[in-house]
Amino acid sequence: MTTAGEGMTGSDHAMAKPTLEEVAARAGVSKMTASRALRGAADVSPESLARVRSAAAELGYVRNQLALSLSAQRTNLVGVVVPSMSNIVFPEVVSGISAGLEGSPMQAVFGISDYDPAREHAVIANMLSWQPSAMIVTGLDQTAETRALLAGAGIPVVQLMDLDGEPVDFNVGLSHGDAGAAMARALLGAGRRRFAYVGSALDKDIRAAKRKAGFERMLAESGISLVAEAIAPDFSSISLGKTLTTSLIDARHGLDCIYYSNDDMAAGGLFALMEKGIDVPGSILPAGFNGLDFVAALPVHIATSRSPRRQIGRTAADVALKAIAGETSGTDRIYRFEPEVLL
Amino acid sequence: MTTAGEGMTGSDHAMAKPTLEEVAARAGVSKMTASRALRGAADVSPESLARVRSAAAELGYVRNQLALSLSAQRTNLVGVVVPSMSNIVFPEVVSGISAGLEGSPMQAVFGISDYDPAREHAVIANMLSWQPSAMIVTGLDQTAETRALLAGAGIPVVQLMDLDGEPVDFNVGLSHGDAGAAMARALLGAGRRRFAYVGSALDKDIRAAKRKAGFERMLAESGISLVAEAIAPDFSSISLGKTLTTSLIDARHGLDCIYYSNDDMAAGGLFALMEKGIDVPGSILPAGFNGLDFVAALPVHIATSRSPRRQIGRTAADVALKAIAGETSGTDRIYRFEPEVLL
DNA sequence: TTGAAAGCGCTAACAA
DNA sequence: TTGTTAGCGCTTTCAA
Repeated sequence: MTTAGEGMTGSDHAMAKPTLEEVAARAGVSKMTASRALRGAADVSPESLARVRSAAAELGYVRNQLALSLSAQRTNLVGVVVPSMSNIVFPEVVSGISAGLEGSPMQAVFGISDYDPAREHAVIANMLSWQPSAMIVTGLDQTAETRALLAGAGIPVVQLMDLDGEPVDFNVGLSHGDAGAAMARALLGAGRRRFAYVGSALDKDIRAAKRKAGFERMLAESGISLVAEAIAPDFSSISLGKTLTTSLIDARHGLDCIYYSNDDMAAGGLFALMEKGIDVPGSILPAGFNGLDFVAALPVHIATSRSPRRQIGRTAADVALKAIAGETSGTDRIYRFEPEVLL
Repeated sequence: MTTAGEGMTGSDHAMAKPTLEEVAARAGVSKMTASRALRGAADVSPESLARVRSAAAELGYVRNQLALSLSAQRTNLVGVVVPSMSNIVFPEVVSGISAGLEGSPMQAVFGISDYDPAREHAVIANMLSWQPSAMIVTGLDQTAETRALLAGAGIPVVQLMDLDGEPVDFNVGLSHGDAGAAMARALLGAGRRRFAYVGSALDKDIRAAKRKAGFERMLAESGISLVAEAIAPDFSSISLGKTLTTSLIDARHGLDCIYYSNDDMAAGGLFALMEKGIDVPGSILPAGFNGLDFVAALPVHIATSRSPRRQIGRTAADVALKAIAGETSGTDRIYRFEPEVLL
């Protein structure tokens, strides 16, 4: 065995890890035979296979992906960049991607951009240096520089969530403009006429801004415009929705509907209305976006539109896998999901 | 330039990426000078620096971390494994880790175990093959095999969230047994006497099971035991909390308090109670765990205990960074956070 | 079925 | 300040 380590904290952090060469030596075969035996082995004799396997087990051999990937000139990495982990939406997308990659040799590597274009660029540049086999990024609104980086990487790029724009390669998601418009149409159809909008950080959350624009466009077609709006610079949260709604109500605009940037905000809004003793949905109907699971459990129902987040993640993973395998016809580049409006 | 690619989907996925050697050639210096210039350079003449930089920019050079890490015998990777991304708790931890690593050269790589020990083993084994500089994993209850893998990896291991057990190296979190006991003590102090428990997937969510055990232990000290319990095999959710609570209420146990496995379940429970017209907290007080932000916004308050999730993540990142840098005295291995009970 | 040689792209160590 | 040599641990290619 190797010489003993110097007794660092807890376990020994200095022990050299066994290499393939040592495994081979112990098994009495060459490096190559050991290499072949250790990965599903095509042409290896049963004896060699058994000996290599037990040698590896005895030594606690862990293969070095760095060396493997460098040598093989390809990695099993898929880079994934999402803007945030502070609300359940992107974790669900990530979960879908993770599930979609399962069963394949590909492994996801995640990064968070915090809705900051500069940080997104840094995160993506960093990931690309690991030579991933594909990239999955959120949205279509990267900076020109970031876009060039992705386009020049020579790997398939999947852009998630947003369909309102031109993708680098592949695009999986929904049109947020259409989603906003569809919600407006449904609410108008339900007889609502006096609308307010409550949102947050629209400069950062571009997709929420696109929904708002679609919403207002559709209202305009009926000659209606927003009666009021409350927009905070902070990120969305239930508490923020509650606060903004409370002050909006206090201003007595005679509203009959409030469109929120998402379900979290809308739930907060609902709680504010409940505390004020306002009849929901009789007097005012809050409407959100995402179709989060908890909306169905709320004591009073609000309107929302369902975005199939896990499925978008799964699809993105599938698309990436197909593209890596070179199985793309060149026509199927856009995967459109329709948000389902729930009143 | 290279020969044109074959017009694949969108961008050209066949273009060879420029290497350091090509950058050096273009700049008219050696590989080594280029290498030194590209990473903050100690001793490189200003001219060389400028020429290498512009050559790299012109070529769109992206450095190959695979080669770099293999050659340098170290990576800037920190492996992170969490059980789930389906509720906001672990995304927040992940967010904290990500923030804690910012500013350092280290980069987090995330994996999801789905609360499955076999999958956790596979995910960790996979990560270790990338030769991370540290590992951050959730909980203390890995299988013996997984634990051996971590202990033998020769890198610092930080175990997150749970303090009830023996860590491999470092431990950052809270005692869930104590948290359950503290909540029981607080509820008893508030005069509650007839308790039910509502939970889910306790075989998988070991920390929830530890809270329940601590809770019951404290009740027992006052000669009290649970009047009823409802435990489903599914994972926790607001809807599940609502469903289980509804059936529990229908059984008329004369409860005055329900302890839930977490805040999601408790919020669902609250909604069930509200729909039944039961006075909260007058008749029945629901109590959860986590101290999620939305609890404060609920129309009626429930009890909870706050677990500092982001801070645990940040601390874990700090501990990992210090350990990587070799700045651990060997005594500061446990970082204990106290859950704050909020009635 | 097995092995030897070459090399993936980079950095460490040394020399100039 | 710069360059040369060797080699990280593995796979690819080719030969046996």
